[in-house]
Amino acid sequence: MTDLAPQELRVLVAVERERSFTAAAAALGMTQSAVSHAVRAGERKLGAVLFERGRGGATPTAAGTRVVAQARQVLRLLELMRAEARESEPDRVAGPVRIAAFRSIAAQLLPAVLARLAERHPELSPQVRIVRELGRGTAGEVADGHADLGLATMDGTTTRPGLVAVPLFAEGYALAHPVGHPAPRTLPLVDWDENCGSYTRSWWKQQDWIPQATINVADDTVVLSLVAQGIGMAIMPRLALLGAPDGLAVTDLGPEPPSRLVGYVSTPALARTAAVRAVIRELRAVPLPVGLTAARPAAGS
Amino acid sequence: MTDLAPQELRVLVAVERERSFTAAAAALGMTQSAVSHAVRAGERKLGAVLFERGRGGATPTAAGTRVVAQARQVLRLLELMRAEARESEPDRVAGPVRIAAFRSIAAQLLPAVLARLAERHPELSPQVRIVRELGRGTAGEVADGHADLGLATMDGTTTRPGLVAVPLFAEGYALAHPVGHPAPRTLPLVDWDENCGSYTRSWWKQQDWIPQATINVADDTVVLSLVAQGIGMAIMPRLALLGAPDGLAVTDLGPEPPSRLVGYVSTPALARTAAVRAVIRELRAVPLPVGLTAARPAAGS
DNA sequence: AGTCTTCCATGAACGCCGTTCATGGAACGC
DNA sequence: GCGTTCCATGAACGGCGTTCATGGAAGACT
Repeated sequence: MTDLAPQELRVLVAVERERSFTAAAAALGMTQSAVSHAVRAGERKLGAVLFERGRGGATPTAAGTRVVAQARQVLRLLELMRAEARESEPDRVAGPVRIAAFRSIAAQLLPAVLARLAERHPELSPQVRIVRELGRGTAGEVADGHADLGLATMDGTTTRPGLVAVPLFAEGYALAHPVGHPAPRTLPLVDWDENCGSYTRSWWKQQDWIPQATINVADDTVVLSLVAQGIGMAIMPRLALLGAPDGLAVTDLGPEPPSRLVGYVSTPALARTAAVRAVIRELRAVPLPVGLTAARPAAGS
Repeated sequence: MTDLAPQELRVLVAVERERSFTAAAAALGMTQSAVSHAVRAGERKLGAVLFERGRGGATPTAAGTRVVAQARQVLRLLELMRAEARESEPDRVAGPVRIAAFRSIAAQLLPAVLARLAERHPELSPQVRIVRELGRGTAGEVADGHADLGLATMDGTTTRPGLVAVPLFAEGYALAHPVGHPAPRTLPLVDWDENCGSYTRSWWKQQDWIPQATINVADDTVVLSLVAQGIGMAIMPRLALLGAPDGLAVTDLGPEPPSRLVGYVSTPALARTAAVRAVIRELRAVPLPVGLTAARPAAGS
């Protein structure tokens, strides 16, 4: 293991302070030999000489000085951790019908859904929460009890136990690049963290023109701002490209572009409530924006 | 010994993330039993219950959440220590720098900052994470060890221990409403969750024309979509209104509109690294978008 | 109610690693 | 040359993290 243990950090700090293995050992209640071993182990783990040894004791190298500064910070944080563990604080929760959605579908589909809900169910109080569709995503929000219903992407292979997942739509991907650029595919890639589902990665691996990402950005609107300003190109789902900033152009990705399935996620119990059923009803009934098509019912999940 | 070893810290972080001993074990390549032992050892050492165990897995306690945040920071510092040990040029601006920002500043200011960074420090690899500026916001990301630098709103009264907070800009608010509406102030209010800082609430209470919110929305771009489609009006910070959708108009809020301070947040240790210093330098140097003005240096926080 | 599955808990065994003990090499002073 | 002080190194030992095996609790399903 390459991490230094807290005791090893203490040894380094003491040697730097005392300028002597022997004195450090005495200060720590250890033997000189143990200190020598510990320093050696630290140097091996970090791959650098931390102290110059001499007749007069030990002098920290430049690297040793920097490492010891960090070591002091770590030890202080470990101290704070003990203090934090002993404090106690309360918690909280609440909400009528809580919807978790990723940004582009919230911006492009949800307004129409909310309008219909307000018209048909004026006493319903929807709360919308935007979540990045990465890792646990909106399904995680539902699983964690933060949302009653999640609008999620689904790749048809991973079904989370205890949750209901129903695909509703399909959404394709396109290339975003600066307007008028003669060869957008030569630009650096501005990569978006949510481009990591199985539905994009397999297609991605077959494209030899896609360079290594130079900038990683977590938010799709920031990706689009960067692209519109000429920083690079990006491969994005179509909903995210609606209402894109000036300076940004969109082109197709060829005859078989990647696409992703989008649907809703809830728990069996919550999916039976009137509020959640009303939201689902409107999701099925609402006119779809450009970029979304109704998913085939035989998708089988 | 009462200090948690790095591997024990990793176990705590993984359990908090996965909400399951079994899943954390799989993620770390360990057995569930080892995870159980490690969590138990950690709890014993710290003298607190860090996770509530249940049928559905493990939920962090309040103390557990705080401890895990510190654990992430420790692990990050140990990582930096390895880098510092090998670095022959400690002031070289290279490697990852993790920036947390709220959406509108990320979209409107960060592209220019990232462009300058790419030009001056091509070996720097910025990672941007969008976080809602609500509750703990971007400062929470820094405190939790998820980010090296946060672009945050600051109200000048709450200083978080262990963090450095420096105001840089001031941002005013405006009224957003559907284009051509004869009396926008009579529309229902589409409230935005982030409109709850002390800098807006005191002004808010003096405005007798603002109705009770009928829709609460978490994401500002969704608020703007709803407003553009005639659902209601909204009171929003000016950066959020840049690049707004068609159908949306912006009017002033009178002679003394509310405004908020925006600046950077980091930890003392991270703020000294070359990468973070480079980002801060560019934040100060970059031309400001409409809606942002440089904050007065005598703001005193 | 009974059975199965999934969750975390616990004890014994084992191997790794930090520390001590013993010893040695190098440099310096007398 | 001898003594002292410095850090280095190897063997032995005990503590500790991890695995294996097993068990209890809770929930779902029949």
